[in-house]
Amino acid sequence: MESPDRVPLPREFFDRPVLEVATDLLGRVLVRSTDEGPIELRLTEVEAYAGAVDPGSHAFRGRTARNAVMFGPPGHAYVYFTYGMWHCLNLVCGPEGEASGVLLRAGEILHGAELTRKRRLSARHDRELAKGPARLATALDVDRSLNGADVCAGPGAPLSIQAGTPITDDRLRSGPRTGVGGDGASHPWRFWIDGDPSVSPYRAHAPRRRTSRRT
DNA sequence: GCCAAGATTCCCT
DNA sequence: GGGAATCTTGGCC
Repeated sequence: MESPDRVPLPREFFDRPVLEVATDLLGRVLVRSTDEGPIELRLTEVEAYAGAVDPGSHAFRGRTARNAVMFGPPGHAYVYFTYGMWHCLNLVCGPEGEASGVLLRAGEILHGAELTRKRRLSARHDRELAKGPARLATALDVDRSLNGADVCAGPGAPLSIQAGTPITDDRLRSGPRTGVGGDGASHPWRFWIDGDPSVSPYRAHAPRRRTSRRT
């Protein structure tokens, strides 16, 4: 007998407007099945990216080889590589073709923490294991081999998502997205669980200054 | 073809 | 608080 919070979320969950999916994802449980065992993560912080109309989205400038998964059906993982060394994990949602997605920014490891500590040696506390999008991907051993993975395929899949316990409205907080500048900064499309210790600190968008160039 | 910037993290000061 | 590490992409020459 399965407990209700272990029930996989159906694809219809993701086939909704991105802001609705993003807020509803908080408190849900992402399951990563590895050779060494399952890792379970309770989502505590996410960001919404609204497809081709969103200047902050990878899909803003149209379909490319990298972002092609975002233009596909909802309920799939979009994994990208950034800053030359990190991976970030998104879940595609909204109507197919709209190219909307939710960036998974942070979470609390519910199960399998011993498996994640080996990859997150710099984490001084368990609450830091998945505190930040690249840390989350590292902790769950997510790389581009999982790009396009179906998270609605069932518990045996490399990535799946379960119902967990959705949060109540009084615990929902929102603010500007981290690291997004320009017009995209005005939307409060970062969502997190109030007071949760695994939520990453907010940092405003700051363009990197040029390096190794003399005047 | 080349350059700058990026949905970041870590380490040093 | 600030800079480095490192690679992919898109813009521009």
